[in-house]
Amino acid sequence: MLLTRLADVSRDVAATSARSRKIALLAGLFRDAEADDVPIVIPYLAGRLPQGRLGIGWKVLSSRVPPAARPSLTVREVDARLTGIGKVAGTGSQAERARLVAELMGAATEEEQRFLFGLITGEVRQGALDAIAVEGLAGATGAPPADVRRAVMLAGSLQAVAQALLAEGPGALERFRLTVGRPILPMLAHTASSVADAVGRLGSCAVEEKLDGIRVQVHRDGGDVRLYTRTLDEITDRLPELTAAARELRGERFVLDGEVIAFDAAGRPRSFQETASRVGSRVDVATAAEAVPVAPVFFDALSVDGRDLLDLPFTDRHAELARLVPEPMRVRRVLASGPDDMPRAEEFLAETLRRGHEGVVVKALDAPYSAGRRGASWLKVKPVHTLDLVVLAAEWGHGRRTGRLSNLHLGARTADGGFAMLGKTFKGMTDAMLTWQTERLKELAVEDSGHVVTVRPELVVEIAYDGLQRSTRYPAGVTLRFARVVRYREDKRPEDADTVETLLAAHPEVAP
DNA sequence: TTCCGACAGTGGGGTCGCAAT
DNA sequence: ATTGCGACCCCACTATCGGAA
Repeated sequence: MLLTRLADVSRDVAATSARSRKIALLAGLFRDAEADDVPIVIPYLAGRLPQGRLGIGWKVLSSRVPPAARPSLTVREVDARLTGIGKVAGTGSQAERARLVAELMGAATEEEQRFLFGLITGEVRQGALDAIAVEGLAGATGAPPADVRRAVMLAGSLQAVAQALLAEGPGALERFRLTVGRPILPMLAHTASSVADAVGRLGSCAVEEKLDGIRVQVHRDGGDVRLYTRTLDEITDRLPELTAAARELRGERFVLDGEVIAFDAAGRPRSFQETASRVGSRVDVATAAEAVPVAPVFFDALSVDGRDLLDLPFTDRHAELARLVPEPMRVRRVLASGPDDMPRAEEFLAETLRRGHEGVVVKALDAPYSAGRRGASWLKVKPVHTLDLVVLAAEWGHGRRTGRLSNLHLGARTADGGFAMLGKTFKGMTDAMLTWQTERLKELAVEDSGHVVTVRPELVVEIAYDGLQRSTRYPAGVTLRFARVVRYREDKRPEDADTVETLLAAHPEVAP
């Protein structure tokens, strides 16, 4: 396939907001693609390079090269050239790298140059990622969209399914079944505002503790155990304790879903940062494991003894889980069916928080496992804190926020009458708020670096956040986790804002 | 006709580990 | 030795489209 075709489609997809039109455009593209183009076309459409980092900076890219008059590049040739450039980057020959980039750009038409520039700088945004591509693929091959979607979830990869579909047609979908040893995309949860809200929406449900660790999918086939993260990266070698734990379980062949987390000597969960650091360590695993041992806590069974459990109701899957996994290695839970059980569910949340955990996940008992989807049958509930903070600065936004001040720098009052920055947020703003805050902050501006606009600290904003965490970046030694704007408080003056002192007092376990 | 589920976009902080300085 | 940066971890929220109700 020619690059010009891909560049044109990408431009047209970006230009329309109608999903149906995006799907039709992608279907047309896939009809013209060969199976061998797929490993390149799929990442390119998502704005990703299969090679990952290339070592090409803005400096190299922004030197203008006269475009070719006629398109000649194929996607496979582009991919091969970029692979070559990546190799040169590894040897550190900057001049050679620049020469190869110029050569590639010189072979590209103006439209193709634009596409390649966006691809390499990571700025391809066309409003179509995997979900739209799945629909397009279904349209191109005549396969039912639901079947393609399911195959992608079970394969854990759009690319593999696309390649098989284009090479063999819809019959190829048969091959994509849940297989022990091959990870599938995990089911995700929506957010509910309270336990009452969640139970009210779901009816008969389980209320389970939500642990603040790393999601893990455990596959065991006899003595062979493999561990995968939420994005299906294999982390088997990093967590020998989990491999050992999986071998201790009663079943010989299974796929379980759970969380890996580090506990302290008293059995309380360690901070997310400590668990993440441990799970992220790859070099000296033995030392890391000794310093911060981790344990698995399971909450679902996807396959047991060769039986695919995905379509069974949660009640049945949990029964299988309970058969295989002893209590301490299972998430704690209570059942609830309606208003009468609400006090028990509320008390369970309170107790879970006292035990140091994040919150609860409320799960419908009759729901199947919706791999790869943010199903409405899992609802997480976490306590939300709020603060009144002062806007210290704001950053110019990107994409659809270009020309508006978007990312706010947030400060709390300090004892000496100044402000300490606690973090940033771009979340929670409506378009109307973005417009309003851009005007208001421009009035308060004292300096514009082109990226950050510093303002007089006068505007008070109410911020919601999930908790405090340690920070080496910010002066108070802490930062807000998942900060988002609730509303502006024009009725408050900066001297009414919260102080670092009261914030630390509210989270004594994190205070430095 | 209205409602609501699913998506994409817009980025946040921390951590590890590699490459460049 | 430091610093910069990508790739993953965790993640909230709004706007929009289009099918469901």
